[in-house]
Amino acid sequence: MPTSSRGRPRSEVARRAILTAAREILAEKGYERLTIQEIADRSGTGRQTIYRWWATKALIIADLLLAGELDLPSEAVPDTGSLERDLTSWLEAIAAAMRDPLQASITRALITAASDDPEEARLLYSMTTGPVHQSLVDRISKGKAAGQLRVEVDEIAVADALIGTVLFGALTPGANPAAPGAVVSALVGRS
Amino acid sequence: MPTSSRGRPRSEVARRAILTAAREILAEKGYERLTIQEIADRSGTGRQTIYRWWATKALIIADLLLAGELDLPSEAVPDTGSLERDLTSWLEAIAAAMRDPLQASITRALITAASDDPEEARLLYSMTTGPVHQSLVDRISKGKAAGQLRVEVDEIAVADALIGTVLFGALTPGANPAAPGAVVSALVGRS
Amino acid sequence: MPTSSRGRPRSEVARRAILTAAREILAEKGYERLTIQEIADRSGTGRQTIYRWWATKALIIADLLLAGELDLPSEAVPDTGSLERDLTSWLEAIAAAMRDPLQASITRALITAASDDPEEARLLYSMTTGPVHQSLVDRISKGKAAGQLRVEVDEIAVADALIGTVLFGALTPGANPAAPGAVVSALVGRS
Amino acid sequence: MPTSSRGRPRSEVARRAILTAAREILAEKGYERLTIQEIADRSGTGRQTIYRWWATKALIIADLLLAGELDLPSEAVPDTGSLERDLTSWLEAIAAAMRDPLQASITRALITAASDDPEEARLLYSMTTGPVHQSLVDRISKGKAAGQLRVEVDEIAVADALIGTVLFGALTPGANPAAPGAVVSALVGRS
DNA sequence: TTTTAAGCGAGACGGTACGTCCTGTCTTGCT
DNA sequence: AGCAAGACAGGACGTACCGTCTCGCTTAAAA
Repeated sequence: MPTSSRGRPRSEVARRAILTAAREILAEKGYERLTIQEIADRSGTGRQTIYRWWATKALIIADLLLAGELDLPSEAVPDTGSLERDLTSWLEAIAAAMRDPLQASITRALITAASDDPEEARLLYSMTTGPVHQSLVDRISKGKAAGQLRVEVDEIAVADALIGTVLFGALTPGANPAAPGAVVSALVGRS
Repeated sequence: MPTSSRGRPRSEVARRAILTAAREILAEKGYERLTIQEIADRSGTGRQTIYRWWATKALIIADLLLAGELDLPSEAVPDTGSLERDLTSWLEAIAAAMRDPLQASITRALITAASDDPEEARLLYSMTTGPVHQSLVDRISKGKAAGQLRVEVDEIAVADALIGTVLFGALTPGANPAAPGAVVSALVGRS
Repeated sequence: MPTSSRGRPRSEVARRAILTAAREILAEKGYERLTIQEIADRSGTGRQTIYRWWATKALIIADLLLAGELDLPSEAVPDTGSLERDLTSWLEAIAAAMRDPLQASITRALITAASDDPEEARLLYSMTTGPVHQSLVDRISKGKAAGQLRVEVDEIAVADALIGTVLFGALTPGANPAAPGAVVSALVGRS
Repeated sequence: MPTSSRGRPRSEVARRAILTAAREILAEKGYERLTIQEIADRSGTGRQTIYRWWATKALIIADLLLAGELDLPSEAVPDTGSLERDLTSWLEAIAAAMRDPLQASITRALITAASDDPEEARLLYSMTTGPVHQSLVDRISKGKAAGQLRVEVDEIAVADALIGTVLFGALTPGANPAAPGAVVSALVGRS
């Protein structure tokens, strides 16, 4: 517990400068080439100030997400009535976002951080992919209840496959991925 | 072409020692904590010997794959006649392999390497995921020709979703993924 | 000018440890075998700490001289009235000092540093031999004024020859050098 | 002893190429920056060929001297009848030679080699300075016998001082040394 | 008001890994 | 047996960051 509030309060200016610098470097160079040193240099803060508030690079990223400084491709899942159309819209929105090099870079950086350490993976999942996954499950369940999905189909399986498709696309630059519509159609198409 | 054969020939012993050491460290610590220094130390070789043959860490991994020193979860896609049963078998085999911590660690290491640099991603994709993807597409196409898949479904989309599901599982440790059967059923189930 | 006093102050302990280690290695192994690596190892400091304060090995030696950690054979020139007796005393003192292997080793190390690079030669000359040379010139001039030297004899020439004799002795181990008295007698003897 | 003469004879071409390359590098960069690697590269020979015939860098230098590839400032001591005039001529010739940067560089390189290791010092002394010293002693003795030197003056002391003066000059670039005539006059002047 | 305590920038500390260069040795095929 | 070529283990180089530490200087609540 932060018992006392004596002493100089934390500088909001420094905090913002650090997060902004981290975001820039992350986008420019990726997670591995993101160094505390450079964050401090760019943000005009001391290295110790960073270590005081964040134990690891991953926690800075986490804060970046919380602060909304990182526009993640985590578009809300629409609900217009048609499950197939809604999921297609969502996947298309994600795909469009990923065409922005900055978005793609940040996404890859997050994958790097997650793949490098299961602990960070859990943290980042709970802040990024987790909620999106839940939204998808909810939307699919609703569609299933409305009879827009074959009854035996598992909504979690569909959500996993959708997000997995996004990950696959992010990790295979230059490859020729299937169209969003085709993926959704395969997953929830009626026949 | 191997132009000259003059000079001392490359030491197969050193080559194997380096690859073996790299494999061990990769499994133990992951891609980021894999250092050339430690590979040299563990393998009893000189650092220069590593740099002479591999320009980057990723290329060592690539050789590891080529040498079969890395048992990747890239099981062959079976062909027993039933598309749904075959894909389920394949996905179950992968899932089983990933339950081995060493397998999972190596897989995450490859994802780290790929996510860190698009160039390495391309290289590793062509050596690992690419061929698997192609096998899947082939098997699905065959099943489609045999009328075991709804006609409008894109085989590439299905392959993307299947591999994506594996990636998603690898990146979300502790999460509760959908069963292989459920995923395949969602993708290629008849109704 | 010491601009800022911000930041952690330079560690005097580290500075001394580095200079001491350098002095030991210099005496043991000579200038060429003196490595930054070993200085760091012996002194228990980081290599970077050395590079932070000294750009080259020669500058460490220079500091060693300034700090008096190096007892150079640069005895003060006595002044008892008799020029010939004083110069002989001085040369004998130097010769005696050079009989100490450590002294001889350090002297040879300085010669190595100087002969290896004119820039370092200038630096080291200004800190070591230069002042001694000046003292000699002064003493000789005084003796000349007192009529203890043939009038046409150049005091600089005598000083050059005296120091040169010392250098020659240092560079010819095992040789049978002339006695100090004989050298001085040749240089400033009257008849 | 080179007992057998079976097998391929030593390549004179390689030997010359190595010595020439060594001489060039020595003059350009000095003794410390002279590497076996570069000698081999420049001479178009293999590194092993160098190691086969010379155990150390210093021995290459020694061969260089023997081969006359190194024009040392070791002019013959003239004998025209006047000791003072002859020694002055000799010292002037040396000084003139040292004004050639290449000469000076090679001389400094030899001093580096000698000061770095007493063993090399002995070797090089016996090949370079030793004979010169002997010539000086002989010439001075002859002059002394002819009554051109104060009787009590030691010829070895004079030779030491003369050569020492040369060394001193070589090690103090930029300094303003005494004129050759002044040095000789101080040493052997009559009054 | 003074303390007093914490945050801040700066920057030095002991370390580790980097990628390069050179060492001295070794092992080829050719001469 | 010598040669050029070139790989080998080893080790120092100088650089970049790491995570920690210690300065002088704010800054604001508590005394």
